[in-house]
Amino acid sequence: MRYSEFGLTTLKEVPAEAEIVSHQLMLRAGLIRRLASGLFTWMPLGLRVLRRVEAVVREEMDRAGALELLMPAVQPAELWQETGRWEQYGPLLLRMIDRHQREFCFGPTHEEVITDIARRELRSYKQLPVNFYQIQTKFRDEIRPRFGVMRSREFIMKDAYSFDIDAEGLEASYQKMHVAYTAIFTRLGLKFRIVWADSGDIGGSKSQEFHVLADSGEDAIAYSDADDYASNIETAATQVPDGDRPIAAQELSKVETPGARTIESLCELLKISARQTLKTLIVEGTDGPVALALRGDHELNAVKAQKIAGVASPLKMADADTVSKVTGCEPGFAGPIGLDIPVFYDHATATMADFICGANAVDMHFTGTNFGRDLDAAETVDIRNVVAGDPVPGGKGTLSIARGIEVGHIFQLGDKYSRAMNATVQDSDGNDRALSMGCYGIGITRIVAAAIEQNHDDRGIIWPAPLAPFDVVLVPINMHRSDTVREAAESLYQELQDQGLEVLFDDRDVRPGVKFADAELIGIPHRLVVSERNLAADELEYRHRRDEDSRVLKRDAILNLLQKSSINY
RNA sequence: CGGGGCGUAGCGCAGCCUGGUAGCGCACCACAAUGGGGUUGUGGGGGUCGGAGGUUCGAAUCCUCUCGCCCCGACCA
Repeated sequence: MRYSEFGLTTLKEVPAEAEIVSHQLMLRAGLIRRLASGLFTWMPLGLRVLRRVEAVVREEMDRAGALELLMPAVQPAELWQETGRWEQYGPLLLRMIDRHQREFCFGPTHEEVITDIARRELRSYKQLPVNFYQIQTKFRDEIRPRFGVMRSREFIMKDAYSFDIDAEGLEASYQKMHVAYTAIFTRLGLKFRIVWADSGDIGGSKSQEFHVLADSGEDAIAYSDADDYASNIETAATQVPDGDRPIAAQELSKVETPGARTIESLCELLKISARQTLKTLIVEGTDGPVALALRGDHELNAVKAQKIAGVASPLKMADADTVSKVTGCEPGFAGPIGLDIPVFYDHATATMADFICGANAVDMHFTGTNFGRDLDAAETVDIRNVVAGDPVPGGKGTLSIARGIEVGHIFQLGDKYSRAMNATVQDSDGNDRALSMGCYGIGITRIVAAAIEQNHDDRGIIWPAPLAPFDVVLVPINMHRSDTVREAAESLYQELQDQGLEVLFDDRDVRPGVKFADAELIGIPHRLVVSERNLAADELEYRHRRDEDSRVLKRDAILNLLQKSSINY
């Protein structure tokens, strides 16, 4: 591709809308342009990268025996009503009405459609196992699209759905995808981690996420420093702490704490550590409001809390009126003593003694609170986020916390959808059995952003070889004044292409500095500089995007170096 | 949706408080010089100041409404 014919415009300045580095670089390098909130056009350069991601995903899915198909992006409401998700999915689902007043949605995922296919096509266990996949545009009307294509509303996803006769079959299909996903992210040159996860709205039991590690990641991952345990913080379990509860040493006493509505201000006022406090959160329950009590320095984990019997799911904080009604005071001073609603205590409270908590009275807290004496010592539950240093659940060592970008997710759905939609096949005994399903997603568009988060420097993007929009950038110096350079560059351009390489030939009549800067911004792995001074000795200058300095090599040596088969780094 | 902020040339911004002929840098076009790290000079094109209504002799500026976007919280590939 000749640069002069490629229509690429790069930006020197950072657009104000871009906050994280991948978004900034994607805009600056001309990969994407924004149309509206959460909607992006993939420009020619960006599309090349996208196609390369898709190619790797396709190859590995095909290798794993999955069958590609393409389902409609628009789906009829009836299908979603069968599984109850038409109501459940809420405003995330973009709904529309056709000219006949029929309701449709723009698919955010395709369990219903594929299950409909399965129920029509699959009759016998002999047709199993089967795994269908597609690479397709999805739409989720996200509450807050942000970070460019990282969390956009429209995005491209590879989604796959496996069908088996029973749980063992599902487990095998699931493991195949586990292997395929590992191969995909490895090939893409990404540093990733596989973590245990919550299956969320999609439903099902076993579920793992593939996270690209990056500080800008939206998810927190807890991992062991001693074994291979890793989990999304949403599901990482905490344990009842070892040891007995210390004996009460202080008397219960009510103290004035004017304006101390937060743990932070309370600690500042009383000159204490948050570990010595107990916070009481009033949330909606299945049968009236309930309270959740945590150590002051701990964070509530909504995913865990909403699974507790009696707590409303999804978790919702009680409004101020409800808080006033149950505590008899304004929000900010709630405490378990004298509270007339169910209270769920976090495990970590099991070893707390002589702690400070709200007194259910404005500007008042209790100090020296103790279980057994001031409060009933209750059973504890797991409702907090793990923190660095917590013991590894069921494993060795302690947990560390890292941030990750979720690029893949595999689930064992079981028969949730097949039952709801009556998708059955006959087993070898002639009995109808609900299909055992798995579903497997990869965020194609998000991978591009994640790769940049992990591979860039202050000059721009550094593409891992399999993702690069071009393999080589050819930079002639003063080509428009030197026939020698022009001829050499043109013939090199042809030869490199003949070797099967994707070459970006920077034939613009601009100063070398401009070409270098653009080449580095758009992150092409291999750079060849053609100049009069090196040509005289039949030499060229070569530099990999990751190299500190360039090397001057004989022309033949470079052509040899850039064999299609050997440039995968 | 709640809270905060911003809409002025393709991009980044100033001007608004205190109303009086719409500016700067980058990018773009032309010419010249330069010619291995975003070079320099001269000239030029490009704006219904997000939109509507109001106040005023006069509105980018003040008022009301509205639309869009960004950031902080609850969602997910």
